[in-house]
Amino acid sequence: MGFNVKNFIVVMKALADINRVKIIKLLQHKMMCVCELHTALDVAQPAVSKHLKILENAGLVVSKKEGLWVNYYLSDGSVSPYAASMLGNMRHWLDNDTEIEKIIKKLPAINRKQICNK
Amino acid sequence: MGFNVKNFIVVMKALADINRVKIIKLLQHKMMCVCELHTALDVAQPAVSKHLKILENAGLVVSKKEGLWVNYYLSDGSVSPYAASMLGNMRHWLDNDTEIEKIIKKLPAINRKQICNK
DNA sequence: CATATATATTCTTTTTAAGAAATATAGTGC
DNA sequence: GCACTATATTTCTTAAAAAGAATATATATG
Repeated sequence: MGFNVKNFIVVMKALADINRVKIIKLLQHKMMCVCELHTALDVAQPAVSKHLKILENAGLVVSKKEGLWVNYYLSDGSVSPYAASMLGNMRHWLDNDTEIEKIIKKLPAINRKQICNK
Repeated sequence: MGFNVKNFIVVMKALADINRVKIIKLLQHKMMCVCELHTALDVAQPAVSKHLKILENAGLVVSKKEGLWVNYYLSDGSVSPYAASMLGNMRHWLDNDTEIEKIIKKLPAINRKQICNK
């Protein structure tokens, strides 16, 4: 990995999808497990897993297995300078977008205990 | 256009291709016409035109028709804040990448008069 | 007006990415 | 070990993007 075009393009590709952008914006508020993201995005669970893998591979998110759950966090950017820069920019970007606003608004209602056990 | 996810994704998509990134890096050095880019990139002319249209649509480059030629320049970023930010970052990014270095090195040898008239 | 040239557009084919469904893996608790 | 749950992987299908070839447009020149 590092400072080459290949990695730059991997990061751009990772951010060129609405659901992956939404995941980044959600993770800015708190770490989340797959089933929480699945509910928030209204996207099938296997699709969420795939998107997360693409984001992780680009150095944008990291995962931590905790029991049965896998928690996802924003990366600290140490893997890729491009990922680091984009994460920095995205902190203050897109907050006023209608589609993003809508999904962030749903966030407080999403409770892992209620969602996953059923 | 403006500050929404749609435009953000258009910009990310535009930058998620090696040839389009190369075009940006080339235009950092000077304005270029399609046939110069066609030679520099070693990509078919219609393909270059198509890439340029994608970049222009994303607010990353602008074009100016001058006689038979169409000159392409980097955008000043006034159309899209995301394009503006990316253009700013890319000024100091990727210069040390092998593939980019190679193409920038070819640049002084590319002369519109010699290339196009034949 | 005819010709030549630079660029753009269209159409077709190939490649790549996304979505859905089914199945597999890996923990947990009995 | 068995049943249950959260996540991951695979496979298949569909949609989107890229590459190539051919053609069209527009401007310049004689």
